[in-house]
Amino acid sequence: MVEELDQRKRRILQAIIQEHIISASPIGSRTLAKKYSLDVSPATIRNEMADLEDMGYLEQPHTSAGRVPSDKGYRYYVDKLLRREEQDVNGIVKNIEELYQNLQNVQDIISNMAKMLSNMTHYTALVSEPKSQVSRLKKVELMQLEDNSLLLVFVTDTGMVNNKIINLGQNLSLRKISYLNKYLSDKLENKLLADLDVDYLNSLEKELLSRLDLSLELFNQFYNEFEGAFEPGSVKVYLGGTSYILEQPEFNDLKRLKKMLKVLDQEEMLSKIINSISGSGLEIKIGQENDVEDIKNCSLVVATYYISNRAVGKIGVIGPTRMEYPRVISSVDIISDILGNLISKASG
Amino acid sequence: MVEELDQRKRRILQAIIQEHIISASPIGSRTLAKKYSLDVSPATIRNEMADLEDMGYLEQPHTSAGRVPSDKGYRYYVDKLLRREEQDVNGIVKNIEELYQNLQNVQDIISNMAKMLSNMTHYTALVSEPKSQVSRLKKVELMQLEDNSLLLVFVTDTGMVNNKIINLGQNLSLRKISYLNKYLSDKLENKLLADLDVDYLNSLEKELLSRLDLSLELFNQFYNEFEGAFEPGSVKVYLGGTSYILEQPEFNDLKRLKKMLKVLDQEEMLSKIINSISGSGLEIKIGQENDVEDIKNCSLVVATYYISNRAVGKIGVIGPTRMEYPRVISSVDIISDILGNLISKASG
DNA sequence: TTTTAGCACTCGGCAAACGAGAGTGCTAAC
DNA sequence: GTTAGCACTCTCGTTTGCCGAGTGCTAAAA
Repeated sequence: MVEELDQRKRRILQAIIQEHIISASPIGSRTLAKKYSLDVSPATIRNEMADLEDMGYLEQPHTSAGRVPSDKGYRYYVDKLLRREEQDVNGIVKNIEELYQNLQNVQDIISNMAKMLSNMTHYTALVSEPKSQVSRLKKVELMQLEDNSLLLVFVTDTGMVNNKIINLGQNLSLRKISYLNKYLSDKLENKLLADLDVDYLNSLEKELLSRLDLSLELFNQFYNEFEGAFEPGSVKVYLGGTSYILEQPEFNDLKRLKKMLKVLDQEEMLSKIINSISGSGLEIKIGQENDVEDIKNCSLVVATYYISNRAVGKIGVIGPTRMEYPRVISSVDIISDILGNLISKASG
Repeated sequence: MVEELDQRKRRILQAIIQEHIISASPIGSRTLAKKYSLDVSPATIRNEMADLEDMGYLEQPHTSAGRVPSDKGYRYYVDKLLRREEQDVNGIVKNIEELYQNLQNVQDIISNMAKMLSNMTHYTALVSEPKSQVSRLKKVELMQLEDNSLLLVFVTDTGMVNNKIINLGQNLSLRKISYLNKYLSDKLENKLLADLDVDYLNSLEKELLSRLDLSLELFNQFYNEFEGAFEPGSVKVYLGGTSYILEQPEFNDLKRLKKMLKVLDQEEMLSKIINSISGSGLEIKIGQENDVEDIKNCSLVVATYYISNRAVGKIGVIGPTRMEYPRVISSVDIISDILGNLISKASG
């Protein structure tokens, strides 16, 4: 399937892709010969192009149009032709980090990084919140707000702070609250969230009920809120620069544009998209390689970001398959680094 | 400017608007005569239409097209021709409220109501968070997270919960924290946020510095976070159903669509839009009446929502001037009610 | 055997031309 | 004051024809 191409074919394929990334339209043999010093005539290029098409690296929108790279073509380009520029980015990273150092709140950091990334790449950026499964609970506390309402606050070591107001029918004495806090602290803090499953929480409930005469209601509410906040599906996805898709000529078609915007409008969809990337490093999905039906004409460049060496979330961009991969790849790389660092710092 | 129209003109204007709201295209005298039993011939209608155009209630996209209502026409329609259906909505309100009763978190409530409203109206919904100026601080508390980081939590009586992680260079003893909590509680709780201005906070700082030998750093951070969260400009605006604008034929034009989407992509813009509505009840801005340049071909239907009788935020929809006003108005009315109630309940 | 020049052919896109349809304004009759 | 009739206007969709870019093939050149 993935044959080796000879030198000339590689150069031609690369030239076509480069040209197409700029022009967004089919590339003909003539233009190619003129703009790139391939030292062969258009006719020869034509023959090579026909070969490349047979092999599946190029496509022809219709007879007598130029050629357009196929998904396979892009895949080859990304895997074999792209030399990742090991640019010296330390300076950049430092600069951006300093610029955003005053952001203390994880949500703010994420949405700012989404914006940053989209501005750098001119594509729409996607970032998922740190996922709860690999987070540890750092702090749980109930605070009394009013006679019959409590505020439940919990903080994870990935810096996520959640809070819920719990309304009770009943009044809870300060003593009981303080007892509860100590108890919950003991039983929950420093635990991996993945371990706080239904069974474990149930066992806590029983124990608590026997020790304090708490109404079941409190625990139910507590339980719901608590569980709800951490369930796997509930990771939020942040979007940045939605309007950049408008700049892409492939979405000048109204129907396509609508489809795309609808996808970006649905949170479940976004979550599906970004969770379809399973790897731990930087991953690229090109066109048909995507699992999600509605983005099979898009490419995804996604990196994992880390907090104290744990893979906690994803950050990436989505755009047309005709994407400026080199630039995008290094941007995603950089920003994923920065994101991890900023969150680490902010969450102590 | 706003003359009285005779009976026949009113009926014709109303018919044109109704028809245009359905068809989204210019209405001719013939169609009107056929579909509405106006008991006059097309020729007569033509004469009336010419009059209405002279008066500014109608517009003609070009000679020999039908007429289209102008902003002024819609204004007249909304003010004089629309009889607000005093439908019995108590049942609906109850139902929806029950449906969403389990939402405890103000942000969730808001974003759900934005979705709900957009689904009901099929236009894009805008909702602003409860504004801080009219909120009272219900609870302030510092919790220790780790040796040198604190979590600052504050809750307003409008149910907004804010939290910030504060990193200190220095370690703070539990005694000091508890002293601080008591002090801040004393000085800040139950105060109107509008009163917590720079002067007041400065005076606190001085007092605190003299009593505890707190590093200035803590207070600075505290102060920044605290102030930042409450500053007037920082009210978030929630969007619901962005993709509904895609269904409006007036945005089938790519250029217009792009412009609109760009507006909705910018948070400051949204904030400007929704804050341009100053009234306390339900307000309608039609086309040119809007202050914000980029939405001068849109209409806005916005209501204020209340928490314990204080006007705290706005909720509304944005769509083409050709809007289904009656339906939209009652939907916005209902949902603004529900929103206020839900938040009131959730925040105790 | 590989490369190239030449040539006929194909197709999309654009602009001009055209007719149908919907609508108007005006005039004159009712 | 209302209506019928008519000439006129303008948009929109369709058709037509043409240009340009590009291809594939063949035969000649290297």
